[in-house]
Amino acid sequence: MESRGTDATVETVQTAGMGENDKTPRTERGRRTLRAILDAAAAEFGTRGFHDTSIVGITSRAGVALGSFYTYFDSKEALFRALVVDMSAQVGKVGAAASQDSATVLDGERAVLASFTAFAREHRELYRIIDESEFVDPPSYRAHYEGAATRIGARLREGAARGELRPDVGEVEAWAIMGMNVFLGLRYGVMDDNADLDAVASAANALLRCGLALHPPR
Amino acid sequence: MESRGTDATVETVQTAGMGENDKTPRTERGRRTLRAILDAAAAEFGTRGFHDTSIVGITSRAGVALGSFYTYFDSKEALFRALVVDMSAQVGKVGAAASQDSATVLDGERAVLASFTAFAREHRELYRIIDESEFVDPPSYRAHYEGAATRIGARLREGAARGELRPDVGEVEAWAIMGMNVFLGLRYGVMDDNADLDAVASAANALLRCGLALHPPR
DNA sequence: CTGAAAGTTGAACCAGTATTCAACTCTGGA
DNA sequence: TCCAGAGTTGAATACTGGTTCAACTTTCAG
Repeated sequence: MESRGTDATVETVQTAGMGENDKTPRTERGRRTLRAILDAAAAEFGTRGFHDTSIVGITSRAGVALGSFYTYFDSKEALFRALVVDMSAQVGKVGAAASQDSATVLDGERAVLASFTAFAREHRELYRIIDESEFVDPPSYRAHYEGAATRIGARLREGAARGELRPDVGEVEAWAIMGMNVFLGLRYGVMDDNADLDAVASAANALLRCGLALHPPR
Repeated sequence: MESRGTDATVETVQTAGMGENDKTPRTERGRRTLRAILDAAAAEFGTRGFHDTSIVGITSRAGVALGSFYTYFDSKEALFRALVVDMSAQVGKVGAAASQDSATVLDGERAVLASFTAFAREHRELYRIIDESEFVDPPSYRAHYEGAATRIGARLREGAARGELRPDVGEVEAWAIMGMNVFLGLRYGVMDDNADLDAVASAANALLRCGLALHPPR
């Protein structure tokens, strides 16, 4: 219940949410209210899911009147869409930061996984919201995963260029790693409060480095 | 539009769906109607999603009257739950069959992935229904993935016992492989009609065998 | 200080749809 | 053949919850 449930700036979320009619707040009071609505919405969607969340539920949690909602968003869907786009961007940012200062690409991937699982644990609403976008707003869903896979793929290609990875790494490997990360985040970040996330990241990284075979051919 | 959209037996689906009051059909006509409702429901849920699917939509697609629905199910949720349990079982069956006659565990895992992606391509409704169970019936969702991970883990441990895999393979590796499989199924089975699924399975299997590093340590 | 723009309010409206039910028809064992 | 139980029907019920709106209050630039 801190005053900022997500790290999104009001600006980011706003511009993403709507087409024509600009509902960006012009006064300080407006920005505060929008912030309150966004935080309340993330919490409600994260615990109840899209359909069991009502606008009244959001506004009453935010401490504003029902009608105020439509000062900032055109519809329940538009709000949800804005939230998805924003969380997706946050995930991208966390990943980029983690892979930044690592000596090798594989070290970078371990860091990405460790910080992603930690992020998921801090933001339980992440999975609920991204996952439900498959039904509420399919384009955002696709964009989220295609974007993430592209970023992983770029890192892998970089590693291949540097001679750290096999030269044939490509899209399949990128989606495989993404799937790994998502499910490990679900299992050890979200479902399990106490798991040692660094240990998980290291185990997954070992698989990524040299596979599972006892006597790998070649 | 075949007469059997899923491979579920009417019996399987029925027993899974409800608690007390037994709504299992007693006559041939009843079984036909139930079958029609199940097939229609899988199609509707698969394309529209749970909330945008209406009972009328299901019954009219099935060619029966609205009220007949409640002869076989207690609620929309109960029907959905039955469908999830059934699809989950089908996935398990496909996986077991694929890993059956393989010389090594790793060959088995390649076969599992190849047949899973193919299955997903044949049954587009699979992902929509399993994924949406996270919101419609969380226990089924958990059960599905925990069950799948357990089965993969058992195969890995078997491989370790046979000396084919590193002796320390465990739950983390199982969830990692499951995540890989799920996302590759989504990307190449569901999102892409033309991908060469055997090639995808082989690429993923190479990663599983010996990792991505160009010069793996040890 | 002032008024036009920005923001707030919550009752009322309305559409969609899950579920019930009482009257009806069909099925299949004896 | 017969009829009791199984299955069918769709109009009516009940309720939820998104969206609108017109009156009201607050903000802030000039």
